[in-house]
Amino acid sequence: MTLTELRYIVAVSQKNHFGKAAQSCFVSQPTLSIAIKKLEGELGVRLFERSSKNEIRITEIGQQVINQAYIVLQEAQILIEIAQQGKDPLTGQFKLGVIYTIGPYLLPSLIPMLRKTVPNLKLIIEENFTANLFQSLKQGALDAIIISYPFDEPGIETAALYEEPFIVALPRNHEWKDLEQIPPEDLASQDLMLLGAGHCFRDQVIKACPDCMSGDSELTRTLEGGSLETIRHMVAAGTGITVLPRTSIPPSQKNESLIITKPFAGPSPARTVAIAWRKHYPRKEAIFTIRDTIQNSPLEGVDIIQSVA
Amino acid sequence: MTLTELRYIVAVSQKNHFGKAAQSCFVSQPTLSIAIKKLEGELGVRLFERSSKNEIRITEIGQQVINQAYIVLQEAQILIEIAQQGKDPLTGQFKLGVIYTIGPYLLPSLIPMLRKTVPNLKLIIEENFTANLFQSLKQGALDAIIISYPFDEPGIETAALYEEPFIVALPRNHEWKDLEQIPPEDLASQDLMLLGAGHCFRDQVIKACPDCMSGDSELTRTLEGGSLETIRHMVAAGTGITVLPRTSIPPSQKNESLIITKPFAGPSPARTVAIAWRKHYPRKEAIFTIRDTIQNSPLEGVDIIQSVA
DNA sequence: AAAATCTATTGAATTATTCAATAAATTTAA
DNA sequence: TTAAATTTATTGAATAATTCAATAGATTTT
Repeated sequence: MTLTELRYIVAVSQKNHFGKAAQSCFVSQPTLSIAIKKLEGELGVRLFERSSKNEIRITEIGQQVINQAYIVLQEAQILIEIAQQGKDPLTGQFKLGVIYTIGPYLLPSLIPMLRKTVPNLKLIIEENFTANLFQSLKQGALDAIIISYPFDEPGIETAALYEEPFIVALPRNHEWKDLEQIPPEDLASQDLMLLGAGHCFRDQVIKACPDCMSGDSELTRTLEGGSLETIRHMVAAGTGITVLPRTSIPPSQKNESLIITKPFAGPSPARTVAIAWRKHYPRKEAIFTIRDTIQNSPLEGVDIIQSVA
Repeated sequence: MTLTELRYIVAVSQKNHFGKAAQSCFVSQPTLSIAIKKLEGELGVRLFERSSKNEIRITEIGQQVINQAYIVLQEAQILIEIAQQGKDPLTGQFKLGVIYTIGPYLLPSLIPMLRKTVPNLKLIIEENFTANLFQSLKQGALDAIIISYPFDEPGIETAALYEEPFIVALPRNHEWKDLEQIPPEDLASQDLMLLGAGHCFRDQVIKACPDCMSGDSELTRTLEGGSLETIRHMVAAGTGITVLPRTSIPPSQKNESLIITKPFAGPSPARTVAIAWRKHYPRKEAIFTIRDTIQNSPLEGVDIIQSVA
């Protein structure tokens, strides 16, 4: 039994004539006759009572079969329509993972822009650690993730989005308040507050200034479960200093009353933010759209890394 | 799109593995791969995200398509089951037409016998004149009709069932009450009551005894819309005599108090009762079953005409 | 680096499908 | 009653689709 055969019997039931039915199916009359004969043989029932010259007659069981054939063809049509609707890679759910230290600063500008340019893309956001996002991406629970380099996993492709420098954040009355730049190695002498393990940003800061955590102070351990925002508030309260990614510093806060931000001296420590996806992910266009949207968003103080493709 | 292709994508979604899915469909892996590739091309969407080594992943739209594929296949299965159920020609509706002068005498024994031997055959009976039954048969509104010869129409086949003699019915105090047999030509001298035009039995009686209606009495015209039963009651009331088909005379009534029945003298006038159907009617087995059942039913005083087949 | 595991591709063989031509059956018209 | 007309079935050749074994290509695991 094939869908074509079902189309043939429906046509015959509509035209009451093999020849006309064949015409309406754009095949020759023998083609249709043979196909129906084959189907009748397969089903083991006679669907039509043929009588030369006169019109054909649908048997009782034939009518039942044809009614069901309508249903089958209708459901097949619905399948095609479902596929039709899903044809556009910029339509449907898109599950985007973002690490904790990027999400709060990137998403507020990204989401409205995407809603505008690709309104049919239903974004679902998950914020988490790189490791967890990667697992979800690998398993297919996420379509793409925004993380920070280094990130190199088999079966996963990435595209760099931008490089953002690290910035030192001080209380306004800090001893360094009048310096232009801070040499990374000087951080070791201060009460430096960092995020807990799991945040890649923590590791990147430590890598930029290896001695800074020599003390592994009580203070830092206390912040294990915290966020950059918590740390920022503690800096404002004068508890210590910290290092922040550039995008976490809002324009208005650059020289805000309670916190002063200073660039690093020399070649600034920085992180490269990237988007990652499974190599064989079929809706690459959606990913590239997100990439392009991010690279066209008004991120201050970062270097957009134009993709080579 | 073919049902086979839909079976393939359902198999892949179940096995999460092209090779195993191919096995479960009893085809080679390339066959399945190519078929799915073709379907994906036709639908314009990628249904599966392949990644060598690792298991395959169903895309969002792929899952929707596969869900619909399940429905299509399920409806196709129902179609097969419908056909399966209708395979038996002795199952389902069977619309049987019978002429007025046979129905009341044949059906009371026929219907219970058929209910017993072919319980799945849902008999639907229509009583009418030969001409109307023939029209319905030709148009397909009836599956078979039981009529009386002569009956020869293009595209219609018949099988003789039995021959029944005609019998004279008299009031018990009639002048002929002590005769053994009645010569047909003697009827002309009596008040003979017959059915109205349209009943073939009327024509057959007139043919057997051409002079009997020479008077075309008021009495007979009055019976235009009547039935054999009405006439029988009038005979009992002494209004006149009539001719009845043998099967219309119940055993108990043969020498009933109010009516006396007498055979015709010489070669008795008789009618041949037959069953007729469209030449290409596909459920001949049902017709032959009805034919055989009638021929095995306890009809008194008739000659069963065994079919040659 | 080699082995193992998948899916994709290739090319040849098989199988289905298709159509033009025509047969067969039946009805209508002459 | 024969001839023409109409309709479905059959035939045979051409085309198209499907199938599989072999193998390539890609990736992961050992």
